[in-house]
Amino acid sequence: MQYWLMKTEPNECSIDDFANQPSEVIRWDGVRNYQARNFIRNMHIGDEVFIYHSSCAHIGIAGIVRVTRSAYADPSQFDTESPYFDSKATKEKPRWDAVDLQFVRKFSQIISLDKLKALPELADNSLVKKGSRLSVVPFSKAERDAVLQLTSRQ
DNA sequence: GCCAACGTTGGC
DNA sequence: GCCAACGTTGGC
Repeated sequence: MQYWLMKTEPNECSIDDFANQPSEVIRWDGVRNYQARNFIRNMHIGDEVFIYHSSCAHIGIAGIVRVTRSAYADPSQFDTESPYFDSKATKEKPRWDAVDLQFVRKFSQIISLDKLKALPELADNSLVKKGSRLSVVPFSKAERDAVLQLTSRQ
């Protein structure tokens, strides 16, 4: 079991999009950063993923989803209509990968970025490192557990 | 392979 | 909307 965090702008895709259709899977596509893509390729079915809301009123971790399908070629890279279209990607040599995710849990309150920054266990996590723009962040079990501790107190 | 220019991210 | 930090692009 591995643990991750994925960033999203909630007006694009939020924890509610998962919570409103808990039996459905949602394709997580559009990641266009090589380091983030490489993390996606390391995801396995069953891995837990924190959903992080960025660039919005309430920044922080909103809930948990899990991986239901491991990495496969992101179809949007071939779609000329998509904002994620990549003219350099071919079916033979795809550049970008997607995973499928399914709802697990929505936190009763967002765990704010301030609270995450205050967690000593997260001091080395790239989420809270200044200037980090990684949209897919690996979490150790200790880091994940420290976050969950906050939810039990809220 | 360098690096300036440019585009994007994301908190504030 | 601002802007710092970072990643990517492309000329040389």
